[in-house]
Amino acid sequence: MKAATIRDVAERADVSVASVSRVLNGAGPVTEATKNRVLEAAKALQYVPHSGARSLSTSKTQTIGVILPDLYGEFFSELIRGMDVAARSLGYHLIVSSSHDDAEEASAAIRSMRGRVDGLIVLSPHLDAANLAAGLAGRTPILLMNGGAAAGRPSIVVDNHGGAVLAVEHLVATGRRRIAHISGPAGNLEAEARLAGYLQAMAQAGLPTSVVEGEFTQSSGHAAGLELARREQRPDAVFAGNDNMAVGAMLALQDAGLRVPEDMAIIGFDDVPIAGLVRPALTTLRIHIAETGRSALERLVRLINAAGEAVADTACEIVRPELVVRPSSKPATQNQAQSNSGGRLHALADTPSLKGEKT
Amino acid sequence: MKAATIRDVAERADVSVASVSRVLNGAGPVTEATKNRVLEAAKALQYVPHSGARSLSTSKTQTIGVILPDLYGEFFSELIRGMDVAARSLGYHLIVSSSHDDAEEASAAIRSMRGRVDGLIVLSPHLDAANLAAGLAGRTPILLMNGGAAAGRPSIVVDNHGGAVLAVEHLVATGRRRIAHISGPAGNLEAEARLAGYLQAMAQAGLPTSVVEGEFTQSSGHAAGLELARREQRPDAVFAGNDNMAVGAMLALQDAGLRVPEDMAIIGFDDVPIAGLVRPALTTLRIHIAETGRSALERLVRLINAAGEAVADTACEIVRPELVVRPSSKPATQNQAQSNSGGRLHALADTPSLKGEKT
DNA sequence: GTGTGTCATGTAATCGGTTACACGGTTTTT
DNA sequence: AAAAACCGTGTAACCGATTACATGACACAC
Repeated sequence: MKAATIRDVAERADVSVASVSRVLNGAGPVTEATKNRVLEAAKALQYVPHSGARSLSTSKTQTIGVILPDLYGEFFSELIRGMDVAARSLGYHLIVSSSHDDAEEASAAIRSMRGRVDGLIVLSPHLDAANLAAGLAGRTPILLMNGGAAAGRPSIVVDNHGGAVLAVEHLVATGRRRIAHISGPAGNLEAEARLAGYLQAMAQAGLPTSVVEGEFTQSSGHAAGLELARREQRPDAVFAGNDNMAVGAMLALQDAGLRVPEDMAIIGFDDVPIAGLVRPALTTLRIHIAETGRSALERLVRLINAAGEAVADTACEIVRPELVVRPSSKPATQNQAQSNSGGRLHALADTPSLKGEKT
Repeated sequence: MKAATIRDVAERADVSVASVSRVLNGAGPVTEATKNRVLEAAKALQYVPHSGARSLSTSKTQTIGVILPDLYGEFFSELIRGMDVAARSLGYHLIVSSSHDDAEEASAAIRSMRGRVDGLIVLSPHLDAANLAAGLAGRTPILLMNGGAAAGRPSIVVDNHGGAVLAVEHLVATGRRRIAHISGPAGNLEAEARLAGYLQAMAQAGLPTSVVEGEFTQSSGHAAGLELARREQRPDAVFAGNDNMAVGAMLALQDAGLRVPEDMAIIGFDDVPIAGLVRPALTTLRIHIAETGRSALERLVRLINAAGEAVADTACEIVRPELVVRPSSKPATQNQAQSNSGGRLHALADTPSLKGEKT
């Protein structure tokens, strides 16, 4: 038994398809009697409109595509959660596509979205302008969040450079001098901006730099942590390119018998939920990930609704990370041997909004 | 400038739309010359096929819908990640829809998927059979993962009851006697099965039970932990309904000055990534979340391809959780005062596959 | 030279909706 | 009483692809 179509309903209710459409969409004038007959027929046939067909004729899919480099780790899941909240409240669906290892693949993913979505949010850090342009042929509104502000395109970028400077300044202010950096993967724009911020702030402070390359993953952070722990001239602080690596590094240091923050302070980037749950809780740069996702989606929907209008939104919105100080970067002189000593933050009261908690 | 359609390409290449379609889909016979003209025209016009239109005529969307109760916490993000991996390799897209607070809303979400997806994976624990049936009108293949095995429907369920029994038995075997349970929300089928398993195993062991109601969230676990810590007759172990609550409870206990596992052992459920990263690392019941998601998606695709065939797949696959012992449940007599003492697992080597790590 | 088979290509129906426009019947206006 | 306005409804074009079938060209066999 095939699913009922609008024509089946029309036939059963003995009206035209136009009337059925009018009743079901509440648009256009219909008699009470007609309306009832249609509703009854629809119920009897368990009719459910075919959104694909509807999309085709209205040119609206009520769907937004999200192109991600990856789906691993809390950063992306938080981001998607925020977007989902906004999407639901605006009547949109979310279609996610991730793990695009190179620009070509990401570009193909964008192309495959044509006719499927009303707009796109693109986070692929690999994506260069050329490929983007190729995918843009169809005038699909696109909101960029790939770290590199493509000039003249609507985008949201995190002030990675500024955040990194804050991180270094904080460590310097709390007495650290040998500050190492665990960078993200080369070629990743966000990672490069954070690295640049670190280098600049260190130069500013007149301190020597030391960089270990990571991959934004926990295991790469772990490896980097091990390497740092083994150094003869061991750093007294490490600024990791993201929280994932910071957590990995912290576990490595602790496995190696070092105390955090007494022997080495650690600071991350992003403020993913886990940052407040490890011990010692992680000092980091808060981005309000879910909020950012929500706001990105809302802006894209605005962009979609304004499509073709004169006042084009081409601004590059900048999200400024905020330093959240937790025990992992407490000054070395204040904390003594006791492992989980004073000054612990109450992690659960310290969470950003949009947490989705039931009560 | 509107996006090019197949007709524009046909016109430019001076052939019919049928030929264009043949060339672009590699189906049907075409001359080399025609092929080249079409390809050239397509490139010149930056033609990208409209998947929505394609779906309408082929009745295949190459998209799978995932209906989730929520998007908060690592459980769902891991699940989605696993599904995404499978979807990509099978040429499918993923459309996610979450936060359906009641059965009515979930049912509406399912209905709105008609014509948008080729199949659905449904995790809403609220969903009762009646609503499901209503959404099923269109013969959309559906794979249930909502904890209650609807008879005769393809489904995947976790053996929550059995897992809970394992948890209790482990605690009993390591010398714990006053074992409390932090349950999930009432009405949630998974939560109820875990609670039932706890009650049964405790009865089996001849021990008195004690249940605090939680909500599957970290904050509810935290609240429950505080309550347990304050009891005059304090438990010496707690089995939390999921890892989220276990972590919340652990932090609450530590905040209250108790030592884990010396004063109280903790065991969770799910084995989300964070379970191995908190200190002490959390003993839990491993589900291989991402693997399960991947396998669910693969099975659904098989279901889609076999649609209408005689051999219907109506089995209820059961995922048996596996006990992963970590320091949070070490016997009280072996560990002494030192906080992060011996026996620590090397957390990062202890991760399930599908981690998405680059190297 | 006619018949037949092959093959590239074009025509037009189809998927399941939406919607501009036409139409016929009342009611109101003048 | 004729004209105008209005209103509910139906007809059919359209969205952008796929594809069954028709067509016409050409080669080969008889």
